[in-house]
Amino acid sequence: MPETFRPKSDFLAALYERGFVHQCSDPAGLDAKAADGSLVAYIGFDCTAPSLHVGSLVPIMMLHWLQKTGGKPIALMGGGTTMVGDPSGKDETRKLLTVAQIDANKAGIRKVFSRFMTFGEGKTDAIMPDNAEWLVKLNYLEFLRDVGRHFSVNRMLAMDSVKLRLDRDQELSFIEFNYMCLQAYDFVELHRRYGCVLQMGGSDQWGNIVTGLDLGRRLGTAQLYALTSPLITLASGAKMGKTAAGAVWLDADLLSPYDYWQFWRNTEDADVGRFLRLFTTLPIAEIVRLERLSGVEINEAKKMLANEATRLLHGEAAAAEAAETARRTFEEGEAAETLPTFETPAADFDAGLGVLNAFVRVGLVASTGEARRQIRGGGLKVNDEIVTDERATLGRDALLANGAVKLSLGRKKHVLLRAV
RNA sequence: GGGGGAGUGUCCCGAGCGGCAAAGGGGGCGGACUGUAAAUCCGCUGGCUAUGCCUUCGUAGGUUCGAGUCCUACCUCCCCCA
Repeated sequence: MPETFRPKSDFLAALYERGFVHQCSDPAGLDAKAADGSLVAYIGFDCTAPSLHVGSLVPIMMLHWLQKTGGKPIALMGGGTTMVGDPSGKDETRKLLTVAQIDANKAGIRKVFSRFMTFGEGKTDAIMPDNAEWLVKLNYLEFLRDVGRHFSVNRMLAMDSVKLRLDRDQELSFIEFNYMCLQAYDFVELHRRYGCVLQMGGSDQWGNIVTGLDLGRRLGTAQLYALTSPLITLASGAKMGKTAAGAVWLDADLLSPYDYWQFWRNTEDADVGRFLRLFTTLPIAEIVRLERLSGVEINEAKKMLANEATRLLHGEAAAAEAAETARRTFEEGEAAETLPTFETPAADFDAGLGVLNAFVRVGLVASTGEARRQIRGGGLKVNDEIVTDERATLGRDALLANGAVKLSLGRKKHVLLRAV
């Protein structure tokens, strides 16, 4: 938190002390606005994927804190803007999605929000409009005359998102060039409809958001504010949330609560404190205590992080189960019943199931070829025994007391294959 | 419209005299060391019913015993001139 600025409002105080603030157009002005307890703010979410992933958690948490400190969050679905595609931070043109894809994605994304905030009709209840509501029916000529005339192409060309493409001689289509105009218009529209005065987003959204402030001023809205969060990277420099296994999805169908818990449990030491602030709601004093742990002890902090983050997203029961599964798997070394489980007909075991295919079937490896390679590298285990023979088969005698075999890839990935 | 250049292992970047399942790097995965961490070191990084077979170098043809490599057409992207 900057020495020169001590927020008086609970909202900004929370955001600053937890590390959510990268840039803010007018901290003092916004603070005053937030302090009187009527702050309405929005964040837009594109519908480009079937679910949100951890990267979106930062903005979601900002809305969470907004509501918790007496404000009204608006989670804007980008059903309309996704039809256009945001060029910000992208060095290539986005593929245009069909309306059907967008709708399907939107449905998947919606689910997550209710876990982080309360929706309803009340003063501080969150709402979730879709900008398709007003963007789809915009009349091109009217839009140009009423809104378009306020945009300076000179200034748009100077924006980072545009300049980057131009400097690199990379194509920037007209449709993408329009994106920021639509987003700016969203902001004004949300101000008119809901009295929204603050737009938040990732740091790559700064230009788009400020364009909205500017448009608001020209169209005579009240003072609008912009606030962006830093891009969250790992201490080791990598982008967060992108593993080879794919994105860390927030949808339980795409990434199980157990795997989600594991994702947080494996946080790098140097990131623990920062992540506890950003991704849990633990009191700062508690976080300070946890992040001071060193050596082996910091694992306690990581478990806390995993528990809290999983609890927020998937609920108390799922978090407790994931924690227990992890404890039994890693600390007791047993095959917990609650490990991710796959089923196969018992007859397969009677006939003798090839190890190679067994590992492919549960998705631990992508092909029998990869299975062979992993065996050569000593990476596969059946019931905790390293597999040495590619041609080994699993018979009924491989089944443990619980009627399943435990298959492992490396030390961390374990699943059960159950005979049914 | 004219001239020049480029598209390589479906993660990315990038070498590639006509014998190539194709150098190297990043990333990723696995192993060792640890604490389910980081750093470091080592191995692997097309598919299969596997001592062999099949499919890969923008697309489609052609030359050749043999084509990522040569020829033709087409597609896409970039640069220069108009």
